[in-house]
Amino acid sequence: MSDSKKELSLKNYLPLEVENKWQTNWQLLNAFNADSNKEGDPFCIVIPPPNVTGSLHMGHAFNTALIDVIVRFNRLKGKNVLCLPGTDHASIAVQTILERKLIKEGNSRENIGREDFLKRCWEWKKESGGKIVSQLKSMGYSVDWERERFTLDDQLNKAVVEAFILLHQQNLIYRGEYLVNWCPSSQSAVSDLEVEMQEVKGHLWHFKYPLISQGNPLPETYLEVATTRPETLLGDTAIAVNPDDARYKEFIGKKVKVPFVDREIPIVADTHVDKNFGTGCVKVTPAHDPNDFEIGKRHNLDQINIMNKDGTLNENAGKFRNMDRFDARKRIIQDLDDLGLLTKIEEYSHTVPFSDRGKVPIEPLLSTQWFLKMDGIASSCLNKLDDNQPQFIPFRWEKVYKDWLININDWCISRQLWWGHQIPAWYVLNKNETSIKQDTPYIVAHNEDEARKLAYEKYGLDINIVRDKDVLDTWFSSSLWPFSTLGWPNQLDQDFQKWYPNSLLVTGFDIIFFWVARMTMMGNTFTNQMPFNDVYIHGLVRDENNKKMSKSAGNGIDPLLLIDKYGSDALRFALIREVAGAGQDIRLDFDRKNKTSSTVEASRNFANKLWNATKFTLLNIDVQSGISKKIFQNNNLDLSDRWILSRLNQVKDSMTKLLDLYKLGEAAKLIYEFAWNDFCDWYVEFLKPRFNDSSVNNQETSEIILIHVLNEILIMMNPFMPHITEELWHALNNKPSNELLSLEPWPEIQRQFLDIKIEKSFNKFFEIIRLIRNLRIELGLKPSQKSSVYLVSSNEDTLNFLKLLIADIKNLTKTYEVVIVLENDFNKERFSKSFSGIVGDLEVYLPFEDLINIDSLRERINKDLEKVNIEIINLNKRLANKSFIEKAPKAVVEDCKNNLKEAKSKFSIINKKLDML
RNA sequence: GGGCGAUUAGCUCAGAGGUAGAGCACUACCUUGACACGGUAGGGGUCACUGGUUCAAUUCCAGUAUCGCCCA
Repeated sequence: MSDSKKELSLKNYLPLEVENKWQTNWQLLNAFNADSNKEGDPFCIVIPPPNVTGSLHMGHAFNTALIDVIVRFNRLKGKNVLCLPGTDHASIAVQTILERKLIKEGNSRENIGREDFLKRCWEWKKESGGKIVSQLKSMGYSVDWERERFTLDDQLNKAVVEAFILLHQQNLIYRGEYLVNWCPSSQSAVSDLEVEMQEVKGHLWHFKYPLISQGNPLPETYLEVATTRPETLLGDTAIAVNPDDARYKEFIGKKVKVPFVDREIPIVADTHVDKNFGTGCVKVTPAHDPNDFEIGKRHNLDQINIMNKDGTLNENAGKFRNMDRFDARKRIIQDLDDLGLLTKIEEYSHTVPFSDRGKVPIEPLLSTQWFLKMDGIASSCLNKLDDNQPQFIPFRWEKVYKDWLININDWCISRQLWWGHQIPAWYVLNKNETSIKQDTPYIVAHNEDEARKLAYEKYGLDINIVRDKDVLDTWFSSSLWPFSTLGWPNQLDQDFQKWYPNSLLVTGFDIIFFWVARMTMMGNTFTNQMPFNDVYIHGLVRDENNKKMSKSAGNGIDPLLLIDKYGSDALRFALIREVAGAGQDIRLDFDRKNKTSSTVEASRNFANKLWNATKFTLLNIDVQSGISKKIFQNNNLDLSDRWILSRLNQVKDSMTKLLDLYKLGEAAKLIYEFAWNDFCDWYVEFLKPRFNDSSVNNQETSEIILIHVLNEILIMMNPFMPHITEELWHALNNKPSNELLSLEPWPEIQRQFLDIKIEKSFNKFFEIIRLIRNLRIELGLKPSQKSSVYLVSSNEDTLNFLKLLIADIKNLTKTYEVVIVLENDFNKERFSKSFSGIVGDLEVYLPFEDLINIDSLRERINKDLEKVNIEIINLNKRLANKSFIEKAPKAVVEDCKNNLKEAKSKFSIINKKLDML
């Protein structure tokens, strides 16, 4: 017995041991490092870089599993594959985490300063990034770790600066004062996409503005408004009514006085005011509401900002100054009531914008920001979409992408944060100037020296330059990811030349706008082509209650926990198996109390099954003899050999097609069924007696086929379960550790083995076996009790086929005698009290001397009779239908007729049997 | 308000114009020389509802209901 045989046959399957071994080995061999000079069609995926905000969650595990299956499949197919890993700096998220830490320490970022704060950020990045990388490795991710990137790497920073400069040159970037979504928690502007609308049960407060005439209040004359944000009245600069509203026509052009701040504001007419909402009278706060901002522009109204950046009120708020916005709201309501101006409080449900990150209500705030003009960029992408660039899988997500591009707004790209890519713009100030104003000129440049040089040229030497403090939206750098990682802006970089555009992007539907669309827009702008050909969109992983997993809900399921318990092969397979088509959410079964998952466990069991099938092989075959390299003789095949080879090639064909079409879940299910049902349950059982009988002359052929089929199962399983398949392949083929299954060629289909007829025959054979087993159980035979069986038919072909399988029937059904007889030679009377059943044109009899339970026999026969009877009724109904005979395909009608014939003969046989009882 | 998806076995989900499938759970039997992380057999479904197309609809189309998501 060889060493590997002993070694494996003694051990049980320990996932972690196997997985650690191969992860280490792949790392040592740099197994998945890409080489732009290698042969093969280029295939490239850049992974969605996880945020360095801590550690990975199940969504990452899912994304990783999907990508790695596709990547490994394409590698096996012989493509020149690059799968590039990396991480994202995630400005706002990371900054939030670190600021919270500082606050806990009783400190603040302003206190320690930008430089120290960034130092802390980098330390955090090192820790979190390292954790993430090790987690990705523990999934068995086959990426090129030498090409790992981080969005703040020098090279990527260069790309961001270059992109900014190019966009600015094309007049696509502008700076201006607009109403932006202000997050008072992170104290930064955020983009429209980072705002989440939430239904909130609030109030609609009604209160009155006194009308004034020549500076004096008119007695008892008021205009009533309704608002959900009463505190904003401090910034009101008008009241608007609909010009067609008869109630207020006479007031247009007059003035009211704003309480507390004593400002006189005009009553204006604007068609956008809804007569039927509230009182039909709207207060207008241009500096704090997007709609009011528009009204303000139309009527040339002042914009009065009443808010500080932290959400407290500023000096324009008069006596409410320095109060928090929500405290101020309460006070103002109270004070309005005291003044007798509050008229009504209504319960009112409305949607409030919340900051995605800060989890606090967004404050629309007037501030100076940088914007990217989107309409031209977006419409160019829309044009490419007409040619399916990129191709969405599943196709329906294209509509989501498209609609967003059509309704696009300009992108606010500046963030009042420190962690990120600082905007490469320098303000030009006179020597004695210190503050930057809205109209302060600026220079956009690659670096400070260049900026200074350009500024001197343009404005003379008597100036200072000051860099803009803000950083760019994280998604700005992410939008360059497919090419900044490949060397862009150096378009001559070998990686860029070889692997751009990327073949495929795999990501969740939740970031189609954030990321996919921004990448296509930037890719198209800078490289004049889509950054990837295909976009595979997947869903979210939901928890056992179908809830979205989230940190705040605390319902996340830690992938590492499941990996520790079942292995990453099992987790990967479980996640992939759940995928139907693509884009659908999947639910991960999880028992929170015991921390177990039945779906992952089932996948681990499958891995164990494969392990043991290999163990069986090694127990029976001396693999060190070099047998795995031998080729079997086609003329020496048993029926079961021909059957498994046909099935194998059928499966290979389907697997290739399914994986090419990204139908990963279906592929996983197919290989699972083939390996477990066809191979383990049937073929291995066929082999057992052959291996135990030295007189069998084609034993070597069986051995070769066993190894062959198992090897091909292993390679087809490899993309899904890379570790265990690697381990088993090595054991089975006696391979040195520097040769890898992961780098072997994907198996080719051998069409000469496809044999539909034999597969059909075997399906019938399996039915017969099941029937015999079933009869044995109904008879009450113990597994150890042997019986004899009679197979009776008028169809000689059937009988001849079965004659070739007598030994297998004996073995599979624990019978000591199999008698195969022509119906005419069979004395049914003699067997009238036998247990029997029918498969197609074949009757099966299990004679038993002391038949005890005649009732159970009758019951069984009656049950059969009823089944057949229903079948006959249905078939008759169909065949009696003239239109069916005329219009249905001939084959269907023929099938129907045959089935009826079979059913009728079954019926009469069963009836006869009943008679004889 | 607009759009998208879901509704199939107790649970989680596949599926396909021609007699309903898997995994888990359940029942019975079995520690047999690969595997109890296993084997064998079994029970369990008006495929949400209403119409339409069709020889034939659980499958295609339209509408309804319920649930979920996205956009405004």
